[in-house]
Amino acid sequence: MKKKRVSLKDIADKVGVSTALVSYVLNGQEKEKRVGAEVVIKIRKAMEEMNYKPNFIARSLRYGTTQTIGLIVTDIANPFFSTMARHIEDEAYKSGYTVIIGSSDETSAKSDLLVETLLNRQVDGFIVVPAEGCEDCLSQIIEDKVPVVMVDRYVPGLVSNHVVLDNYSASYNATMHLINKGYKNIGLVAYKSYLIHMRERVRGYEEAMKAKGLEKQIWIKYIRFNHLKTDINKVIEAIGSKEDNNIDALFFATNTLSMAGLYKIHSLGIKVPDELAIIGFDGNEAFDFFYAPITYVKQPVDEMGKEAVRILLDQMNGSKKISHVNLMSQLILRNSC
Amino acid sequence: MKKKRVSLKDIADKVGVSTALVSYVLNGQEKEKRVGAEVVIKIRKAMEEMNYKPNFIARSLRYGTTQTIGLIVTDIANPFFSTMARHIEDEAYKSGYTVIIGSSDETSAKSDLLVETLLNRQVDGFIVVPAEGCEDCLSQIIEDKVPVVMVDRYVPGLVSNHVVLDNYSASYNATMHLINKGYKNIGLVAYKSYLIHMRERVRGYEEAMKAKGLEKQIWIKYIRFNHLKTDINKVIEAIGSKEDNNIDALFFATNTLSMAGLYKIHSLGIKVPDELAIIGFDGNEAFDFFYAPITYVKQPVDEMGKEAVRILLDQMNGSKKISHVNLMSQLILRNSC
DNA sequence: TTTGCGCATTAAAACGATTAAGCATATATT
DNA sequence: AATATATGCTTAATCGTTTTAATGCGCAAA
Repeated sequence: MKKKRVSLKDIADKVGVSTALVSYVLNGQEKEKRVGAEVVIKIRKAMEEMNYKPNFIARSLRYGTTQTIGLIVTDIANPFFSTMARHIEDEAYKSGYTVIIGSSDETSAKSDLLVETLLNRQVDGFIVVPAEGCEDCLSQIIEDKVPVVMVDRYVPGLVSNHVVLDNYSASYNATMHLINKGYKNIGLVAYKSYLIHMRERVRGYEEAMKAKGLEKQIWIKYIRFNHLKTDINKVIEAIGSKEDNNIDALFFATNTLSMAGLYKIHSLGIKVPDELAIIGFDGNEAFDFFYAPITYVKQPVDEMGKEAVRILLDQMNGSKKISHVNLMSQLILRNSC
Repeated sequence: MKKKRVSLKDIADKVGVSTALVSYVLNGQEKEKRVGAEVVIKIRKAMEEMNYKPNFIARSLRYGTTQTIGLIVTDIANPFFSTMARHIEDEAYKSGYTVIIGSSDETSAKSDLLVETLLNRQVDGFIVVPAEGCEDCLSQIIEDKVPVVMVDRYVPGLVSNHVVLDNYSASYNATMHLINKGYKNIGLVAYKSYLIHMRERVRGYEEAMKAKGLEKQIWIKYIRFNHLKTDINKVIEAIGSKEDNNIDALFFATNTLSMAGLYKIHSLGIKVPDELAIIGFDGNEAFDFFYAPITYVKQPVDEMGKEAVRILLDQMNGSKKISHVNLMSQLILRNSC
């Protein structure tokens, strides 16, 4: 039941000229197109009076471009991604772009659906956190020659842009920190996943252990994404009951893993860091309030978002350059190890 | 540099019919519009082969409707709003709607800008968390007869829909809980704001205090939104140094106030609940890990989001009914009081 | 007088879909 | 045989904008 908005034609009729002139004035081309000085004034006045606002949809159809970016994250309710979304939003709005967000829940089915929906809506480009098995939906974008930048992780085979954390060094450094602190039985809790960011985090941990002659002590638990609580509770319980190899330090490979793990550690009353040292992933207010504030790997989430937008804008402006950006993490030292 | 997508005309040309027939088949009107059986098959086949996807922009221009909802929150990085956004997204996608999100940073200037941007993009409806002084931008929407639902708070004068927490009872009950627990010098920390949700939270506190004969003990500190840390630190410091009236319990009126307050309480080493009892607002993982898990007012954020979408869809389908929904909060009891 | 040029403006096509109206042709009804 | 009805398809307008090509007009140069 919307009221009809004022159109270019309404202005043209009121002033008594063709729509072309109004369009020229609207787009500041009155000089190049030699619109008469008095007519310009009359058109401006009419626009003002009738409160004219151009219709972006019509413009989009004409231009074949919508000034819209599609952002696909795994879950916008996840603070890491909502914070990134905010930075992306700010950076995009600066250049007149609007952002449409969708959550894939880490499934390729939902990713596919989102890609299709957003492609049909003619977004000009994508920023995507690719889910597992998402090669197809991404190649669909790439085949259509729609610019795309992957963030947080990337699909190794695909020739495309990405902005990710240097996950290997992040994990290597965190592990090395634990080793240097004197911990020997250092465990890693990771997601069971072939996604590159996870593999790199695992690799960083392994290489650090090997570098210090601790290959025998390598101990990794893989958590199923859809059974986060069940799986992680088992892991922590085993550690608490000393069944498991006398683990004296744990490194959590993500935000959600850290939180789920800490809940169980807390409820079992395991003493941090005396019984168990901890390093988490991604800053988080909850880390600060844990009785032993949690040491964690901090990602430059603002840079990640902004850089992704910059690269995407570049691509949408026709650049053919493929960018691979690796951002450095920072280990924030606290009391948990 | 996008590859040209297949259009209706391309299909029509390939099959050798007019675009009308293709459109009929596309929209499942082959029966009503009596399209020949063999032609239907040929068109279907061509669509499949050429991987045809309808252009939503063209459709939008024709229909005057974009199947898009504009969501304006104060900050998508705020977990309360990102969680709500997620529920809104899910509910909207179910009905084929896409969501565009914008953050107003609690300023009317940014709200205005967002409303204008989204109106130009012809969104079919709005879900808005109105910022202070946002009467104008909202009335702009309402004048244009674009459906809108306010969430979290509403603008009292405006005749429009809203879905909010029953802030009065939430605050009344929380305060009453503190009183019943035997606390006498109960303080309220609120934002300095004329927004209705804040006024209702203040009123709930005041009425509860009065109801128990504690009107003399009413003690409220108003925090400036843009000076959150400075202002709240002063308040907590004063309490810590006992300068301030022997406050023995604090009720924080929002999410962000609670967190900022807890940081300072933590850093000053004030003992909760022995020296100071606490009730916070909105569930939060950090509340769980505070050494004395924080009692808090839980909002039904999922219901709020979903209900807002339902009402909005109803309005977009032509309903003239004005809905005012008040959702009940729940007081989650923990150790902080 | 014709040609050319600068100036101001318009007509019309285009973007990709939807849809009312119209046009043949074949079949059924009187 | 004349008329009505059903069938299958096309034409063209429409949504609101942009933009190319065309047009008309006055004035100076030839």
